[in-house]
Amino acid sequence: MAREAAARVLQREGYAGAATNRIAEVAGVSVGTIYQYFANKDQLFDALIRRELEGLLSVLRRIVFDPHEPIADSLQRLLQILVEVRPDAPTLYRSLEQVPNALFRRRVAEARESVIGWVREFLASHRSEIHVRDLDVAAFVVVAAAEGLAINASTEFYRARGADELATVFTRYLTGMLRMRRRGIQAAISA
Amino acid sequence: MAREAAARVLQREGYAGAATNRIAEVAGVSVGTIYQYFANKDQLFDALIRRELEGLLSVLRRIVFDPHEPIADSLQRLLQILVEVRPDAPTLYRSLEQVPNALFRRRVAEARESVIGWVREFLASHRSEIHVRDLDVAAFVVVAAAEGLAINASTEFYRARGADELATVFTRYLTGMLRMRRRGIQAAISA
Amino acid sequence: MAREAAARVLQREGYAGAATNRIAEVAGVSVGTIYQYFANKDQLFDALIRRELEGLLSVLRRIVFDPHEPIADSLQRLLQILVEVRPDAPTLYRSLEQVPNALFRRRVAEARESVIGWVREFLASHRSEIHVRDLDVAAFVVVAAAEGLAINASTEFYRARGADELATVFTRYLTGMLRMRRRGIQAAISA
Amino acid sequence: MAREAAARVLQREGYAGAATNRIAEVAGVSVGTIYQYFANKDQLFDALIRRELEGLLSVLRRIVFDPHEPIADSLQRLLQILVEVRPDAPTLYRSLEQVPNALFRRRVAEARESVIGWVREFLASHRSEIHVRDLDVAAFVVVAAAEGLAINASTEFYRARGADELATVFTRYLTGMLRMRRRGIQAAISA
DNA sequence: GATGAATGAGGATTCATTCAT
DNA sequence: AATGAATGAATCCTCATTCAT
Repeated sequence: MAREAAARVLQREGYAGAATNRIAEVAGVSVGTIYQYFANKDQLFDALIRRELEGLLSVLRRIVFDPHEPIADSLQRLLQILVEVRPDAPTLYRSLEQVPNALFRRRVAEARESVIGWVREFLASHRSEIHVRDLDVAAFVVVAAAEGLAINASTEFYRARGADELATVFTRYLTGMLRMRRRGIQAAISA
Repeated sequence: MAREAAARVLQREGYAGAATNRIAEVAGVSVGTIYQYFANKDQLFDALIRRELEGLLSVLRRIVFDPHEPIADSLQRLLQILVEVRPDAPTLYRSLEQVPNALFRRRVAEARESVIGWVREFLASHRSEIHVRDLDVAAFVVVAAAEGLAINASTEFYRARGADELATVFTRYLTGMLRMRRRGIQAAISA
Repeated sequence: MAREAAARVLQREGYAGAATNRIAEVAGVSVGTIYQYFANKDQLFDALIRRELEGLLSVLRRIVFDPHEPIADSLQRLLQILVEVRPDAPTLYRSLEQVPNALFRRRVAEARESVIGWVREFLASHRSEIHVRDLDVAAFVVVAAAEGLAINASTEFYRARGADELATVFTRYLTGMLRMRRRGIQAAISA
Repeated sequence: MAREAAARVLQREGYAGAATNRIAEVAGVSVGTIYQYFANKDQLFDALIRRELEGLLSVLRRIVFDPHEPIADSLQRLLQILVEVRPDAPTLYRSLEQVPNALFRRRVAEARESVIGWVREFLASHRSEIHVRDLDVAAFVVVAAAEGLAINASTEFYRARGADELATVFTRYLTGMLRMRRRGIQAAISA
């Protein structure tokens, strides 16, 4: 399909190389066919972006909204998802940034707002365990930091470690608990 | 100068609107003049990127390397710099991402590596106060999260609060100090 | 086709006037179409040159290699071909010289070498009738002189006479036969 | 001087590389200075062409018009001049052909006409020794052939031999004498 | 529905020429 | 006289889009 071909070309050759003819070639169809499904190039890329964000959001939605999970685990999973469940997301995201279509930035901003909203709700549902002054700021900071990690995770070789560490960072921050240390303390106690 | 005009056009109209003739117009010169100073469009944008990163790095360098400052203050300042000293950096950065020149990504990656290196050195110089297993991972996570914040700060109205909060987050993470530490530990022990 | 249009424009308006848009216009197509068949302007002109030389060489090849024809007739035909079979060749050739592409000069040089080679073979196959010291030099001189004639023939109104005369010149030179031989020799002897 | 610089650049880098700025650079002056002496680029190249042709013509004029010299020697000298006296003439001539200025072709045509005229006069002044039907055709053929040789002489390694041989060719043709053979006959006689 | 040749507006780049210093 | 930075028209080439088959 044209969307997949567009994504593939975009990642491999950048937006500069993503000419409609090249995309058609990779998709194994002719340019004309692409125009039978998409009004124009911008629409094609918007479809690609929407699908990508939708996939990501649906995964994130499920995790963040599970109220039965301990907060530390939820955070850990959230971060891991962002860097591991969609291993090509960072690359694709970076490639998508080259798309000169203003729609792209709006779509990503909207998606980010959604995630921030969910994280805020998630934090609110754990209100008693959480010790931060402002939930809005906290949610924003968590998502912004996670995005920073997600963007850089692909090029950094210890990306799994990054997710793990950031989870610890935010667990401590939010709960005031030191998971790492706690374990150490439990070990000392159980010893 | 052309660099400034390029930055201006880029932010206002995106890379798609940043035709050399348009840049020349905004710069108040003719296209020919631009080509007297820059070999081609890519070089012009590379110059813009280098200048921008250089400015940022020179500021960051000074902060991070001051060993007499308490770690919490250094972190606070680092984050504040990233979101405040160059208020248009996020916008510009987002616009620059549209530049199809692969050089841009290399430049930013290099700059990021530099910053990670400095942060690592900074952490090392505070080794006794810091309780993390891996300085490399810690430095990477700090920089990645900061970048996430920097990128999103411009569109968020409480960006000062974000920097402040992220500083707190990392101070706690790095020094293992908690406002609520005792309670948290006691809770863990009593559990 | 673009090649013909290019040739036409080149002859009428010189290389300076042979802009791709002008060629497209004369060809009755759009610039884009030309670029669907030729990678760039140089390739278009190279194609034109190759076709032209190929046509010329194929004609020359057939003549020069007929061993059953008397040497005088072969020469006559060779020269006549060069100035008559392709009446616009001189003009086109002169126009082509303006093509700044270095390839043109190489192509013509190669073609010339081919012709020199064939003439040399032709002379060798008539070795017994020919009285010259060095076949290589002879072949070179014949071809160089013929080229000089071909280049100038178009602007000179008695070009047929030129070919005729040059054929006589070389027949005498090569075979050592002279209309006035006896007188000449007698004169020489009597001198 | 700009003229020399233009000639140098033209030969080394072709007309495509002969930008006014490049010529100025090679001449060791600024573009402005060139425009103080030449109205425009065409005029500069026309001056170059005129000077070059003038130099060649003045040499040719002297040779061709010496009535005391034997015809064979005059011819030999004429040809030798064309390929040897100005060893860079062929290269320069080839380079000049790229000049898109229509004036160039007119100048060369005029020069050629002059030479043909002188050769005709020269032949006429040797009328009694010469056995050709039409002096005009003969003069044209001689000059055209000589030009062909001159053009190719530079790239051919046996260019001296070419001039020598062409002189023989035309001496035989014009006088009906076989210089080479004559010698052979004399040798036979004297033996 | 699919094709892909043709289109032509748009954009990067060059270079002859000018003119204030 | 000389300079050389600035000019901008002209040119090559690309690529999103169309439409006849």
